[in-house]
Amino acid sequence: MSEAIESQLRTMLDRAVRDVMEAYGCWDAGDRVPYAIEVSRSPEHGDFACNAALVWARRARRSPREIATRLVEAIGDAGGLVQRTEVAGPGFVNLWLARARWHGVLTRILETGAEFGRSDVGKGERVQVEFVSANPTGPLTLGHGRNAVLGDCIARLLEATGCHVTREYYFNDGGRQMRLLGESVKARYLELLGLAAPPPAGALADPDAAWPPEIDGLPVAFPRDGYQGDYIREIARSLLDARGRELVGEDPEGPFKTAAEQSVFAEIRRALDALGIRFDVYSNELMLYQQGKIDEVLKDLRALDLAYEADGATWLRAQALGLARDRVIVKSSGEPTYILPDIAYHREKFRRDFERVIDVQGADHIDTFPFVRAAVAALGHDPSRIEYVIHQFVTLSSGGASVKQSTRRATYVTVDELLEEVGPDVFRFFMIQRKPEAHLDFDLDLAKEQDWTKNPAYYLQYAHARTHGIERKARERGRAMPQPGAIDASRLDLPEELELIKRLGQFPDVVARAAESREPHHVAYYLQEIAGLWNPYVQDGVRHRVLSDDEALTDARLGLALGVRVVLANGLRLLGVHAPERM
RNA sequence: GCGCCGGUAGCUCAGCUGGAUAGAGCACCAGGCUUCGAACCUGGGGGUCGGGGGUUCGAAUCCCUCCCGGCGCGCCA
Repeated sequence: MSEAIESQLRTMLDRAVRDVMEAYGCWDAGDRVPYAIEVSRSPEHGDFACNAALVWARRARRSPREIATRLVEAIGDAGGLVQRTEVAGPGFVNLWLARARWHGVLTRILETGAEFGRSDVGKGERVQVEFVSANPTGPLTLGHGRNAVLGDCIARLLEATGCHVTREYYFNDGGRQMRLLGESVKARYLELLGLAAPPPAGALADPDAAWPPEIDGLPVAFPRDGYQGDYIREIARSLLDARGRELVGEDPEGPFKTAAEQSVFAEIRRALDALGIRFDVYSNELMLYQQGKIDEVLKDLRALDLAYEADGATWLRAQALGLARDRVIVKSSGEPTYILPDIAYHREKFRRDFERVIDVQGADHIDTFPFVRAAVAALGHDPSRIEYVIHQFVTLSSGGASVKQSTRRATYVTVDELLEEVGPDVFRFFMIQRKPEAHLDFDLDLAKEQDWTKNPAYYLQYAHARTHGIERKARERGRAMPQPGAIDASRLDLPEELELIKRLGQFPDVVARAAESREPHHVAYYLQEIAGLWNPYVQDGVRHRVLSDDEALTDARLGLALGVRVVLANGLRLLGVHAPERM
C-alpha cells in the first residue's frame, strides 16, 4: 500500500483505539498493544483489515466483536478517507478506502514513471555484493548461474532502494585448485604429443578408483581429481598449435596454468555478459598476497592469541570465538588454506569503507562463513555488517527426469549450453523464481516452451507488450496518449480496474520488501499477479474496451494501460529481463 | 552422530514474519475465441500444509519431538 495511505490510516486508527480504550478505562499510553493493518486478501474483506480489537480484547476484558463495533463507531468516515467499515469474522474491522484515494494512486504512478518503485529505505548505504566468485577452473555451471542471477538481482534491488552498490567477483588463484588446472592441461598436452597415456575412462568416472603410473610404457600424467571437461583438451590443443613441442619441459603452473586461466575466464565473462551481468571490481587472492594482507592478518591473529602452531600447521583458535572446533589456516606445507585469504579479504572490504557486505554463496559454503565472520569480528569489525545469502543447488529436469549437477565430472550443464536453448530472459526469470534457500528445479521443458501462453516468462513479457499494442492501435486511430495530469481516473470504477490500481500501488512495498529480505523472487511473483490481472482485462474487450467513443473513459483506460506498463517495465528491469514492445 | 536448508494440489513452487474460506503456474476435464487488443479467456476437479504434541482469541507460519530428502562436518575451494 502507498506510504501516504498507510500512515493516514495508522494515525486515524491510533486515535480510534485510544478513544475506545479510554472509554473502557484501560488505556495506558506507555504500554500499547501493537496491532496490524493489512491489505485484505479478498475484496469481500474490504481494502484493509485491522486486528486491533482482537489484540486489545484481553486487556479490555471485552469480546473482540464488541470492541470492533465501538471502533467502527469511533472511525466514522475518518474525514473522507474511508468509504465504508464493517465488523467481520472474530472481530476484524474491515475498511474500504474512498475511491478517490485509489484514483490518486494511478496518477502518482504515471507521474513517477520510470522512478516508480524506487525508494530510500536503503538510506544511501554503501554496500558491496559479492557473487559468482567462481574460480576460473571451468565453465559456469547452473549453480553458478543461479548465484549470478540472484546476486545481480539483489544488487539491482538495493540500487532501487537507494544503496550505493559495488558488484564484486573474488576468485582464488593461489591455491591447489589452480595448480590442478595447470596439471590437467599439461597432462592433456603431453597426451596429444604421445608422451603420456590418458587414464582409463572408467577410472576417471569413479572418484575412488586409482590407475597405474604407466600404461603401455607411457606415463599417466593426468592428476587425481584433475579437471575432466573437454575444454581442458581444447586449451591443450591450442597451446600445441601455438607453441608446438616447446612446452614439454615447462612447469604446469607456468604457461599451462596461465593459458587455462585466461581461456576459462574469457568464457566465464562471455557467459556473464550474455546474462547482462557486469562487475565493478574483480579481486583475487594473489593480489592479497602481493599486498601483504595475508601476512598481516596472520600477525594480528597471533597478537590476539587466536592463532597457534600444532602438528606443523597453524590453527585458528576458533573455539575461543565460540565455534565448535579450531581450524587450520596455514598447512604444514606452508601454504595457507583458503580461509585465511578469505579473512583478509573480508577485512579489506571494511577498510574499503563498505558499510555492508553481502556474500552470495552456494550451500556448499554453509559451514565456512562462521569462521570468517568470527575472525573478522575478532579483528575489530562489526560482524552484523557481513551478510550471507546462501542458496541451494540447482537441478535440471526434462521429460520427468531430474539431472543432478556435479562439478568436475562430465555430468554438469553449463550456463552457455542452457543459454543457447532458452535465451537470457527465460534463464534469468526461471533462476529467480524460487526463494534462495529452496532447491531450484529448472524445468527445461517449460523453459523451452514456445507455446508462449504456457511459459511464465513470456506471459509476463507479453502483458507488457500488450500495453504497446494498445498504444499502437490508439495511434492508428489518431489518438495521442494522455498526459498523467489530464486523466480523470474516477472513470475507472469497475472492480477489476480498482483491483488493478490497488495492486499497482503496492509495487514500491514489494520492491522494498524484496530488497530488505534479499529475496528477488517476491518481485517475480508480484509481476505475475499484475500480468494475471492485466491480460484478462485486455482480453475482455466487450466489458471494457479500452478504445471507445467515450473520450474521457478512453483516456482513463489508456492511463491504466500506461500504469501497468510502468510497473511491468520497472519490475522486469529489476529482474534484468527485457520488456519488449512487441513479441 | 552433529550443523544448516527444505517437506504445502498429480508436478514445480508462493504464502507479505501469527489472521478470516491455504494460492499460482504446469498438467487434467468442460467450454469460449479463429486472432498480432485471442501469444488470450471462462468454469471445474484436486489439500489430514511430512507426523505428533505445545503456546493463544487464532498456527502452513512460533516452540518441542520424531520421520523423509538435500548440503556440509578436510592441512580441498
